[in-house]
Amino acid sequence: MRYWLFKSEPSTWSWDDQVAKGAEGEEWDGVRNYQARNFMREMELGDRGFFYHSQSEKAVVGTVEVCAAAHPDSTTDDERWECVDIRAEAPLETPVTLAQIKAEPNLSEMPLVTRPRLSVQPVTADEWAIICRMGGIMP
DNA sequence: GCCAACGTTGGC
DNA sequence: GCCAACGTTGGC
Repeated sequence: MRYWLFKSEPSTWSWDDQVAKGAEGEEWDGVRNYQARNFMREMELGDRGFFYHSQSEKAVVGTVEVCAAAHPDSTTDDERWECVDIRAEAPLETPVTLAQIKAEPNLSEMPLVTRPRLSVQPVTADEWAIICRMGGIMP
């Protein structure tokens, strides 16, 4: 089981939108970046991830679970693009902001900090535990 | 709203 | 296969 981070602009697709999809989940479509796509191809059912709001909020706001392995992205006929489905798991008690993450030395290696434009990225087990603790939830 | 960074595209 | 142009992302 691995951990990931999914980034979204809340004005386009927010945590609330994700929660509204319930247990069925929703495909994480629209990714047009090879590295992000490759990470999605590596994902397995039951993998977990953080849901991150970019733009004005810039914070991890909840956790999600991968509920469908990589499949063609329904928003394009271009067969290069694939995506997984994810469903909302739980909100963080308190969102963990990008500023907090940057201020924590043990999180300084995260792509969120070093590669800000990568929209789907891996998270280590240590990073997962640290951010869960900062967010007030059990890992 | 601006701008820097970076990924992708397309011409050669 | 290289590189310039362009578009997009995301932090500030």
